[in-house]
Formats: sequence, structure tokens, C-alpha cells
Amino acid sequence: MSQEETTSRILEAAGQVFADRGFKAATIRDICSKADVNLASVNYHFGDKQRLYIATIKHAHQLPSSQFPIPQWHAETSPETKLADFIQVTLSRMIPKGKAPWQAKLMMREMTQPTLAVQELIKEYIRPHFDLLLSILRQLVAKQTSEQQLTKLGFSIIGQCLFYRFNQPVLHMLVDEEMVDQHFSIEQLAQHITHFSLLAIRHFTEEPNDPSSILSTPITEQYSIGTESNTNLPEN
Amino acid sequence: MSQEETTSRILEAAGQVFADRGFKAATIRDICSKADVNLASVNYHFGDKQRLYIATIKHAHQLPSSQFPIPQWHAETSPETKLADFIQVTLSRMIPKGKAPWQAKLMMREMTQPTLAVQELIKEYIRPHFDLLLSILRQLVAKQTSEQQLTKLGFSIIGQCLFYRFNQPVLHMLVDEEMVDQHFSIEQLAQHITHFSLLAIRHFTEEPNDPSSILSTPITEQYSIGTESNTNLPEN
Amino acid sequence: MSQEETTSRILEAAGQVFADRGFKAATIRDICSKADVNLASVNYHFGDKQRLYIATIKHAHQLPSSQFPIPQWHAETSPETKLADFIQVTLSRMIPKGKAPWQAKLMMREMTQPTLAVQELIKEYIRPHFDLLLSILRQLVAKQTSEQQLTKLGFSIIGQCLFYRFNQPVLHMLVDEEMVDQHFSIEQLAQHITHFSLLAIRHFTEEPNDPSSILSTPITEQYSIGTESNTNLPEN
Amino acid sequence: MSQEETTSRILEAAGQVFADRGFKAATIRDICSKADVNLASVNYHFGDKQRLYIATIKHAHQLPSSQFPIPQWHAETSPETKLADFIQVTLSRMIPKGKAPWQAKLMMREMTQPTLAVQELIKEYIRPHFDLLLSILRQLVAKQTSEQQLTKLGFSIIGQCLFYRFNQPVLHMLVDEEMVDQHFSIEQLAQHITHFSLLAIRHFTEEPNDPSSILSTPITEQYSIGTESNTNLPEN
DNA sequence: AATGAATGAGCCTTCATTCAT
DNA sequence: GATGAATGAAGGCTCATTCAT
Repeated sequence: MSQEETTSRILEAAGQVFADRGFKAATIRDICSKADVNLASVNYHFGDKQRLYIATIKHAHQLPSSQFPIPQWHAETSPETKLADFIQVTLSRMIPKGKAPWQAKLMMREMTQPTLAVQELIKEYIRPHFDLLLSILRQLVAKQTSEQQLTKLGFSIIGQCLFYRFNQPVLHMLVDEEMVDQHFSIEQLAQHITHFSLLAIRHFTEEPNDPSSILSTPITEQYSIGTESNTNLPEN
Repeated sequence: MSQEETTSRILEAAGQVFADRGFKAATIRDICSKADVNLASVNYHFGDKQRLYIATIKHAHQLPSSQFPIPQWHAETSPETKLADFIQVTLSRMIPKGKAPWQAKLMMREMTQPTLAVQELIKEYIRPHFDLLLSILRQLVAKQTSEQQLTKLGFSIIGQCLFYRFNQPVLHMLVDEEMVDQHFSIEQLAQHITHFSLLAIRHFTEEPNDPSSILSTPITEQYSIGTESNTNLPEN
Repeated sequence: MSQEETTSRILEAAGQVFADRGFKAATIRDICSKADVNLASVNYHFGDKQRLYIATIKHAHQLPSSQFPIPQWHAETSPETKLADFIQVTLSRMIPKGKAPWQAKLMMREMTQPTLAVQELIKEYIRPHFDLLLSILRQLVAKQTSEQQLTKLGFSIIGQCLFYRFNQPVLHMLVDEEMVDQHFSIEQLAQHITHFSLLAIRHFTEEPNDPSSILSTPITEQYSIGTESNTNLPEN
Repeated sequence: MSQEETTSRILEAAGQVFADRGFKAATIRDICSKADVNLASVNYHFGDKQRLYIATIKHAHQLPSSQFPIPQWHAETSPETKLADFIQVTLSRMIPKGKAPWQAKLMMREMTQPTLAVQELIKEYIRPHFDLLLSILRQLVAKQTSEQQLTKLGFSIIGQCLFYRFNQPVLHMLVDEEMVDQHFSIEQLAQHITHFSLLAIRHFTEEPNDPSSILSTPITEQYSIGTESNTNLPEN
């Protein structure tokens, strides 16, 4: 077996096992047995479990991105269409068709419980994707919209998409199976999110005078988002 | 030390460790050491690691719910105010503040990688919460809005809230620390989401004639959401 | 519950558990649970597991001895009859009727894998029993029979009896179930052993000139019986 | 160190420890320490403690059988000589001499408290050995001797031999050390048992008219040998 | 270069024993 | 006097890693 073939088989097997079980619960034995290679191969080719994991992450986000590329837009493509495309592509990449590809699972795992590998993930994959969204939004909102408002708009859109990725198990317990089949296809979800978001964006510059005044109870505590980014070595 | 105190200290410590590391990577040694109890206490009081985990999950979603209750609404409280309250409470429960941040983390872990405990979680905690949201939305939308449209609206709102829970690590890498401090407090996020969502909802009944037509490329494949809910024993 | 009742219930339960599982594999939890007493009772009443074991052994050999007493012999009772009685009683005490009484099991365990308790067992129970056998034999053999010849005769008889006690599992695998039922009752075995032994004893003084000469191969090595009496604390 | 050497050293050490302490009380740590191999070796080579035990049992009854073979008999070898040889070999195999005494101990343990391994033991080792004895006896007794009479004769001989195996600890407490040294060598014991048994066998066909009549007390109860062969997994 | 064998650290669990009430 | 709670010492086993070929 060639060296290249061995490493690629390990990476493929590792991707599935890491995605299914997480870093800690995945065992090198499982991976090597699934890849049908020697137990010592991982350490030989990748050094240790940790570096195999990072290599797996790097290897991971190639497939979905290339499988569902952003369409080539013309000069005259409207920002609404671009947003619709963006949402469609984002959902397609996230929601597995048929069986879940391990790449998606693994990336979601990284985002919720980040390890060292998350930095690379963000830099190479998420950051550009999010910047693309911001550039589309900028064409849709009023000139004077602030950067942080734009960011929040972006998060509102991404948040709606991610919901269907993260919460699939919960989703299936909240909604009838039948309704999922009929009304929650990727296409329909993309339409809904696009529709919902465009409605909000169109009128977004009409800022409320004092939005907090509509709360029924005064807010007594001010919570700041704690920095809990324990971006350490993977252990989960 | 009383039995109750011991178990509660174990639960508190277990919550933090399970939330930080996941089931598999968490060790009873860590938990007992953090709780300052004997290593054998867990087995004495809970039987084994698994049952401690389930007890911890159950224990977890009692605190935030009671800590941030839904305010008592009057008869004349407007649905807009109710929605604002709902979003405020939801965010408060989800985004950890200094004191006891692990409950939220643990529940998110359960939702993304559900174990057997998730069913109880949904029944006792999530389902009622989501039903409350639906009842508020029903007062805001047109009469003829279908059940599945309402559900998607609910998901769009919940999705925006959850985003800030799931993706906190990523968030902190996409946004400047300074901007987070100034513009991403729970209050401000609640305002944004409320504002964004109300704008969309107000105009929601104006259905687009053919929303998919604005896509730049025809959709060729129809993706169904695969059921990948392997609700097994925890191992990650 | 009175103190006496508690200890006696513990002893009864301990006897069964120790007999079934041996010293090490028996757990105080099992014993206390079977006796339906508190977990700490054993240590409270007996000090520790070891002393409970010794107390159990002492408690054990009261029952079978009294249940099958040596019959009262008259002055004119023949030594042959005495031997027949002796064998009958020995077998009766050893071989359980119906379910095995734990006393027998426990004593056999002690004899094969002796602990500290074995000394008491020998002194109070085995030594007198064996001395009785020797006294019977002395009436059956020639005057000039040496002490060690007599001892070996005794062992030959005891050995035949013990065989059916120790090797019951093996016995049942070597012999048809049907044959066991028909021909291996205690009565029949006693008859056989008595018959066999009396035949040998009657002619025993006719010593062979050189018994070792009938061996087909010369004995090259002389093995001495190693003293492996590790009469230590019970640990098995 | 070669694989074979490691496993054989583990087996040797395991044999001694299991023989001394029994399955439950024996610890893998002790075995590995005695064998001077790593603690994890047992699990690597044998899977777990249980499978090591079974492997040890199998390994145990190969050595003595090959160490003390039945001599090659000529056509004209008398059955008396054969019986003498048989008893000599049986005793040699059973009574440990200095070098490797644990095999016998372990096998006796298996016979008294049988585990799953005992079946194989009987089939491969005990059954053929016993059949050999029966074939010898058949040449010594009258033609009309029944199968079950023959079996009991065999048991009487085996029983005498086994006595010195099972009851060595007790033996040493019943007999002076000095007498053991002088009169209880394997050779002497073999002579005695051979002599004793031949005497009985020669006259065996002279059945007693009613052997039970010599009992001083009528037998009131008929005891059947209970089947208490709990051939379970080892736990003692 | 590649692998079967071996290793040591650590984890969950059990259990006899002790403590505090 | 008696007991529920707690403890610490192992024990079996797993697993990433290293060694020797």
C-alpha cells in the first residue's frame, strides 16, 4: 500500500470516527481498524492522535465547499438573488442529504466545542464565507448602517441557517415527521429564511426609538458575554 | 456532611466538568476533586458515571428556568412586548453570566449530541418554551397563517437566539473584543433580534409569488433532512 | 432485632455465601443483604471479614455431626459392623441429600484450601473422627501392624469416601446420570467401600515380598511430599 | 522478548498464582509482577483475566501428563504390573514435587469448584486416564463383573490416590512430620495403594450375601447424590 | 519503511472498613 | 447500641504511545 493511500484512508476513517464520537471517545484502534491499517500507522504518519485530528479537520472542509460552490454571479445580479443563493448554499452545505457526511458533523462539533483546530477552520472557511454575506448585506441596507448592525444582521441570517444544522435531533422531536417531510426540505427552508430576512432588512433602517421600552419588566442586570473560549487542546 | 449537601456539591461539580469536557473526557476524579468529596462518593450516591450524568442533566435545566422566569403578563400586554420579553428571557437563559454558566453549555451539548437524557429535556423544558413562543406569534401574524409557517417563524427566532449560544467561540473570533463588549450585551442582542423579527413578521403574510425564482441557479436536487438522531448512551 | 438474632442470621447467611463463593469472592454486602441486616453489622458484631469467616467455620461443623451421629455400639458389636457404620456415617455427613448444606461445602473448601480456621476444624472434628477409625481398624488387623501401616489403611478408607465428596462434578461427567441414580446411592456406596476395604484388610498382613518389583519400570526419582501447608490468612 | 516467551512466562506465573489463591483472589498485578512483564500484557495477549484463566488451565494439564507418561507395556505385561504402574504414574502426576507443583493444585481446584474449563479437562485428560484404569481392572476381575461394579472399583483406587492430593494440608496435621518423611513417599504410597487394592480386587467377586446387614442400625433414609455441579464462570 | 509487540499511565468501579450521628 | 454515609485502597481494563525488528 502506498504511503499516500494509507494516509488518505486513515484520514477518511478518522473523519467518520471523530465526527461520530468526538475527540476523546474516538480511539486510534477504531480508526485504524476501520481504515484497515496497522495500529501504529497513525503515530507513524501523523505523530500522535492530536495531530491526526488537526489533519482531519483540515482535510474535512474541502469536500462540502467544493460540492456546493457559490454560483458565479453576473454584474447585474441583484443583491436579493445573491442573498437567496447564499442562504441556499449555506443550508446545502450544512444539512446532510441522506446520511450526514462526516465533514459537516465534524465542523459543527468544532464550532460548538472548539479545539485548536477551530482557528484554521475560521480563517480558511468561515471568515471568507461570512465576509461574503456582509458584502451582500451592505448592498441591501442603508448607507449609514453601522458595522456592528451589519454584523448582527449577518448573525441573524446565519443563526437561522445553523439552527437547522445544530438542532436536528430536537427538531425531529418538536415537529411531526410528516411535516418535516413536506415542509422542511432544504429548498423550502432556504425560501423561508430568505423571505423572512429580506422582509426585515428592507425596513431595518427604521430603528425603533427605544426598543427596550417595550419590555414589560425593566432590565435590572446587565449581562456581558463572558469570554469562555477555552481554545485548548482537544479533549472532548 | 449531610447527604443532600454531598450530592448537590457533586452535581454542581459534575455539571461544570461535563459541560467543559463532555461525557467521555470528563473524569470522576476531576469531578470529585472539584467537589471536594471522596472518589467513591459518586458511585455511592449515583451508582455510576452514566447515572451521574443523567442526574446532572436533569439538575441542569432547573436552575436557569427558575432563575429567569417568564414575566407575569397582564391581559392588556401587547404581543410585541411579550415577544420582546420572550427573547430577552431566552437569551438570558442561554448565555451564561459569571455565576453558573455550565447549565447552558451542558444543555447545548445535549441538543447537538443528544443522549437518552434529551427526551426528558425536551418534554419538560423545551417543548413548553417553544409552545409559548408559538402562542405569542399567533397573535402577531395573520389568521390564515398555517401551522408550518408559524413553526418556521418560531425557528427563525429561536435560531437567532441559539446562534449566540452555540457559536460563542466562533463569535469571539469573528468580532473584535471591543465590539463584543460594547454592542453584544444580552440586552442589545435581545433588542436586535426583537426588532429584526418584528419587522419580518409584520410583513410576513405578503408571500412572495415565487421565491425560488430569485435564485440565480435552478435547484436540481431536492434534499430531505436526514434523520441522524442517534439517541444512544453518551460516549462523547 | 435482638443481638443474638442478628449474629445468628449473619452466620447463616455468611455460611451459604462463603460456601458458594469462597472467602475472597464473598462480599460483606452480599452477606448482609442476604441476612437482611445493616452493612456495618458484620464489622460491629464480628470485627472484620476474617473473624466472621472463622466464626462461620466454627458455627459450621455443628450441624452435620449432630445430624448423623455415630451409633451407640454395644460391647459385642463386631469391628466389621463398626467399620460399616463408620463408613456409612462418614458418607452421610459428606454427601448432601437434596441440596448441599453449606456446612459440608465450607468444610471441604477448608480442607482443600485451608485457612487459619482449618486447625480448629481438625482438632475438634477431624482428628477425633479419624482416631475412631484407627481404633476400629486396630481390631481388624494383625497385632504387629505398624502405626504407619494403620494410618495408610485409614487413609485408603477415608480416601474412598472423600472421593465422592470432592469429585461430584467430575463424577457426574464420567458416569451416566442413570447409573448414578441406580447404583450410586449413599447406601450402595457405603456397601461397596466397606466390602472393598474389608477384603483388603483381611489379607493385609500378607505383605508382598517386594512390592516395588512388580513395577515395569524402575523408579528413578524419589519424590518427597513437599510441605506446602500455607496455612495463612484466608484469601481465596 | 518474543511473543511466545512472554505468553509462556505469563502462563507459568498465572498457574502458580491461580493455584495458590484461586481465580478471584489472584490479581493480574501479582501475575505480571511474578512473570516480570508489563501489567497490560495479559490483556494484550489473552484479552482478559477470564480467558487467561482458561488458557492457564489448558496449559496446566499438558505438562504433568507429558512429564510422567504411562510406560510402554509389552504384550506379556501382567495386569498387576499395569495397575502398579498406573497408580505410580497417577500419584506422581498428582503430588507435586519441587519444580512445578502448581499444575496439580490448579486441576484439583478445578475439580472441586469447577468452572467452564473443567469440561475440556475431563474430555482431554481425565476421561482417557480413567478409561485406561478400567481396561486394566477388567483383566483383573471376574468376567461377570458388571460395569458399575468396575466403575466403583476404579473410584476406590482413584479415591485413594486423590486423597493424598486433596488433603495434603490435613495430612500434614494428622501425621508427624517425621513419619511423612519416612513412610509417605510417592513410592511407598504407590506400593500401599497397589497392595491394598489388589488384595481387595482378587477377592472381589465373592460378593457379600447382604452387606447392609452388618450395619448396626437399619438405614431409614435413602440418599441420592444431589447434582450440585454449578459449572459457572469462575468467581472464587 | 512499516509493523507486531509491549508499555505505563490513568479510568471506572468495587469493597472492606470507619465515622458521625 | 446500631446505622446510613463516607472513605481509601486496590483491581480489571483501556488506550495512546513507543520499541524492536
